[in-house]
Amino acid sequence: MSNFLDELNDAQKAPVLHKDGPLMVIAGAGSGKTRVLTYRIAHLMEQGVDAFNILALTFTNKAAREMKKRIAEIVGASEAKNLWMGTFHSVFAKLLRFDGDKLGFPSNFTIYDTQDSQRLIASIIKEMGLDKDIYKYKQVQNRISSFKNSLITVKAYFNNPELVEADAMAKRPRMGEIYQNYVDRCFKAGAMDFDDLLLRTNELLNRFPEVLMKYQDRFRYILVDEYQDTNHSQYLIVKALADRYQNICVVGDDAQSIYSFRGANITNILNFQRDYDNVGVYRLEQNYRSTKNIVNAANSIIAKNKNQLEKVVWTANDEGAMIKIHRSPTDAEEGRFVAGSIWENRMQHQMANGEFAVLYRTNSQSRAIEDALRKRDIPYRIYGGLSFYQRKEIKDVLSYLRLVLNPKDEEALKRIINFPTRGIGQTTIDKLVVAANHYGRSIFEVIEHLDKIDLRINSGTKIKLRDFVTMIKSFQIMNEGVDAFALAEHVAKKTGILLEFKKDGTPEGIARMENIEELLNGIKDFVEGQKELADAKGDLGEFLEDVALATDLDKDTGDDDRVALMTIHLAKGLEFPYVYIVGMEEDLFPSAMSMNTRSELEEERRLFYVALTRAEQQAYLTYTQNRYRWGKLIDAEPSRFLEEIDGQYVENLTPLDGGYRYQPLIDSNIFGDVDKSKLRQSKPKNGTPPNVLKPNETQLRKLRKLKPELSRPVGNTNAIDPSLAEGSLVNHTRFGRGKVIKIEGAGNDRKAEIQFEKGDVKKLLLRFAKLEVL
DNA sequence: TGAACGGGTCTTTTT
DNA sequence: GACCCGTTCA
Repeated sequence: MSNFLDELNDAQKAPVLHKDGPLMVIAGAGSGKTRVLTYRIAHLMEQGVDAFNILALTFTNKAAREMKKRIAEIVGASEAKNLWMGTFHSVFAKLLRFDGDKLGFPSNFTIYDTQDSQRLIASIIKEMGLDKDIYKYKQVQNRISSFKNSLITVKAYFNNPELVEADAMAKRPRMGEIYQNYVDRCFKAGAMDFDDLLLRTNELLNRFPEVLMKYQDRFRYILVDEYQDTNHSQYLIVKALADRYQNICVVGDDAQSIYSFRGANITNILNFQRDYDNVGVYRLEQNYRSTKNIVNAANSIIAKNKNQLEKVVWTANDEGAMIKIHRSPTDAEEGRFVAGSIWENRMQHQMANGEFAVLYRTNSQSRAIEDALRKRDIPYRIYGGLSFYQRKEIKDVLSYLRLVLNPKDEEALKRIINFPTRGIGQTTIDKLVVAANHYGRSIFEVIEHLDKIDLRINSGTKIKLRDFVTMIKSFQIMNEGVDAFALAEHVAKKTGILLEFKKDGTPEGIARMENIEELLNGIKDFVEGQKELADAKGDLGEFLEDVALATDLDKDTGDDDRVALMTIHLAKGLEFPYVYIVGMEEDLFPSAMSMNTRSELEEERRLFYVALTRAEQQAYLTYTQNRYRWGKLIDAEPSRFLEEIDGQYVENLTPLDGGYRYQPLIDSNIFGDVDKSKLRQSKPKNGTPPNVLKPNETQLRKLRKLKPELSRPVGNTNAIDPSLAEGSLVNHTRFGRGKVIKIEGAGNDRKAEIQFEKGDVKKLLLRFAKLEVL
């Protein structure tokens, strides 16, 4: 019996030890809910519950992997292997591969991403001859998606006069027909979109009682993380599966509900006690993550919301530093401030890049930050946004692979039938689509039977079409015998995609070629990883599913030490010592699109709460006076949220009076003379001009710490200990013992690469590193 | 048929 | 400022 329970406080222990029956854990930010979930599963298994009977639905696949790893440490890897864990989408995609045939889907169905869905909808609108300015494909896709998330099927739509009327009023009376066509076309293509993975699971469980029974019996214990962000469709799946044994454990925080735009329904968690009998309710209120200042400031914000469950989040951690607010003239300056500040903090406090995160409301804000970080040579990684797998060249290659696996996949086919160009133009494709719709067959099948139908396609084009089909078929045959990597490599070469980008010769073309090479490497890694697993073969289908459902956070980058850039939405569940929340401006955050109703605004506020509670030690909030949007410089106003934070937790680096501009403590001429007037962290609150200001105690301490190092003459290799050399054993004040692998650079730029016993390899500037040679 | 160009639209957030 | 789409010209 392991003693993992000792790692829990009493509040955490209670839900872990809760016996059978429903329970709900209301967990404040940073209160250790992942730990509770993990240990509850481990505990169940130690009590004799078979891993095979446990289903855990997490927010990211990465979270699932990490939990599984920890559980494996406790109960053993062979036991943990049988756990079903993952996101709703990936778990139920797997389930549909087993049983989706009952609904008429092939087990190798394609998963359409949002772009595929939108393209299909756009072409349906065009085929129906509708005005594309009224029927905007993105809006239509959005609406269909929300229907699906609320379990409104086509039939239910037409039976609901309110919905039909609403669309008629919006001058889109044919919405229902588009919806119908879209569903038909997906079905015909053997494809499911993201929403289908949930909707079709519901359909499967509803229509086939024996399937429902099978999974009810299998999943005797169900655990759901981030329950506040489940939508109706997910809610019903959970309810159906848990109905028999009622062993359902949900964990969540109503204060962190931020996904209503994709149908998340906060009432799922608010009404949990009504849905199940004898619900055990547990609260985790002690925050282990952040300083008192951050926790209290966050509480002061969320208190402005009307709708919330009673909960007091507190911490026993240190007071910590004030939250720092900074104003810049433009977004470029904002980026410069963030980069400079990261640079300073990294040096001053010996922080690693990976201990910083920059969070923003919209993906487009990343650019200014990126530019600034690049100029400072600070390594970073962007999460989300246009992900790797959505890039044109990557989707092109993937489309070939999709088509190999599922030749009915219409979106994949349309994408690559003429890329690289092989003389099959739009006119031809239109004819094929019309014929395919007419005969109720896929485009691929139509091409296969060209000689039997008169499509008025000239003979030259017919040959080209046949060649295309022959090529795909040859890939299919190859796919029988080789793994995904071998096939993908062959496809990239044989189709001429690689060559296409190579001959283009522009930097973009070369970058695209490199991306394809990166994709191939990724496939290779995946195949090798899968081959180690007993139940996986490393085949194409597994890879494509992985690609379709992997989030950016799921991707392993080999624990690079980089600053993290991401939207606040993506940051949920993560934590960083230093957090910069940028773009704290009206119309941006809160978003201009989300200020119309109280509930929208409350969600934006929760989003701010989530952002702030990511920070462990220090949070910065920055805003600009002018920002580029749509290529134009726009006036910006500070966000209302800045005023909502209780003033006692905040320090303003750039007060409005006086016109003082924050100056970096250490600027880029760090390697030369240091301008001592810049050795100043910030202006005090009383607004005295900085030049006549005496440094306060904290600032003095910082000065003392910095000065001897900064004033060291250039060329002095290592003033700490000249005996330091490659192979030396060293001790670092923060990272512990390690061994010097490599020394590089000269003078003030001299760095040592050190392998620490804890496992990380770090590159440290010797000028700053607090190293002791052992 | 396909490359090149210009105009319009878009940005909230994600599986 | 990017991307998609449609038009134009070779």
